[in-house]
Amino acid sequence: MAPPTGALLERGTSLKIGQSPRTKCPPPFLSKTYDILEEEEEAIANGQRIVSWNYEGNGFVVWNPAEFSEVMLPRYFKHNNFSSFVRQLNTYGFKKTASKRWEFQHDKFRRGYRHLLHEITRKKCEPSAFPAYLKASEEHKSTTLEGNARVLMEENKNLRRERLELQMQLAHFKTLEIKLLECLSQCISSHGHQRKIPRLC
Amino acid sequence: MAPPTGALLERGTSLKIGQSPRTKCPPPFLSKTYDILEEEEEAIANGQRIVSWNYEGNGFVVWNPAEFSEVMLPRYFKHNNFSSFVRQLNTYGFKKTASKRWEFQHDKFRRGYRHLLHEITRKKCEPSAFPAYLKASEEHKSTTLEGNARVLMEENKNLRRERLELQMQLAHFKTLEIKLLECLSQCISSHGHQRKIPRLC
DNA sequence: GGTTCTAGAACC
DNA sequence: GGTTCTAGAACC
Repeated sequence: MAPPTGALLERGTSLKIGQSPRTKCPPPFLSKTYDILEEEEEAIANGQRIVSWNYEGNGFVVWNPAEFSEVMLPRYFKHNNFSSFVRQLNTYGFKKTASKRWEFQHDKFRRGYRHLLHEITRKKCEPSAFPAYLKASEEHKSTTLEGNARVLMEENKNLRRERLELQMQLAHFKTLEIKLLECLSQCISSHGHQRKIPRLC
Repeated sequence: MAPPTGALLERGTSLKIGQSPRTKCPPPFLSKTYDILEEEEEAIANGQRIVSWNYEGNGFVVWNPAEFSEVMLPRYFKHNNFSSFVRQLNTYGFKKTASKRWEFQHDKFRRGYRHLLHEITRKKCEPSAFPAYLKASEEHKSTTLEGNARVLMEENKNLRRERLELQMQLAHFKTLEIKLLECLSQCISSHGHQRKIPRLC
């Protein structure tokens, strides 16, 4: 992919380290990594390269991790630890794309497309409503965790059934009571009051 | 801690790389790491050290990770990747014990105590019956996962209460029915059959 | 069992 | 949000 026409100008207007971010700017890690590659462009000519954009410009390669860690990292970050750098790349969703080289790629990390950096976000805060431990449990719902819930739901269903049955029986007895009372009422009214009839309620 | 008296002899009898393991021997990773330290002892004198036992002899320090990765690792392992080496150390339960140095320790990894190596085991196969995702869910039971169960249990409790209430009402109506029937029976028997009395059931 | 890539979690 | 230490998981 060819860089846009403003690519050369863009380098001049790139955020420098320590510059206060007046506008919405990408995470420092991304800007700094981009800076490293832009500024290494010149250094490549007169020596063996430490780090550079890959051929396609859609990723980069750390050709010399040792040199990169000792020289480049402390210049841009607060450490000289290559694995910390890799950890950050993973946090932002970069993928290692070659088995024999330290080559990393991200869809939005391309030579000449600094403005795409702000579209790169940390992977951490993605499934906030559905974190990893829930994913894991989701997979095992049917086995362990939902076992209890399943028992409870079963019990629940049975209780509802019992309730319905009881309500139906109750309705039956209420109807029956009405009929009995009617019946009794007729019986009594047609023969007058009887001392032998007990109190009902 | 001073090494045992047999320490010097022990080095001579240590397992060499490629030697066939006739007896139960420690994992290759541990033997090789131990070898590296033993054999580096001599190299330390005539140059800056790359890796060595720590002062106490209860751990070791990789003084120069870059040199260590490029020179030592390929000599003993099938890679030159420092993070792979560290991953193995963690697998076997080593801890990084200094914040500014690549110093690692393990209770059973001590200068002069090669025979302790076979007591070091992989951490991997420990909680097979209770893996991490269950641990995680365990910690969050009370918040999310048991939330559903809590709702179900609450519903359950209410259903039981309703059931009891319905059963009591039902018992009341059954008693009432008996009394009404008795009453009606007396009423009828004392006056003979009446055509006006409707069917009850 | 070893190597690689990535992520979790604690701490800063 | 960055840095560090450690672990999970896939692949070899």
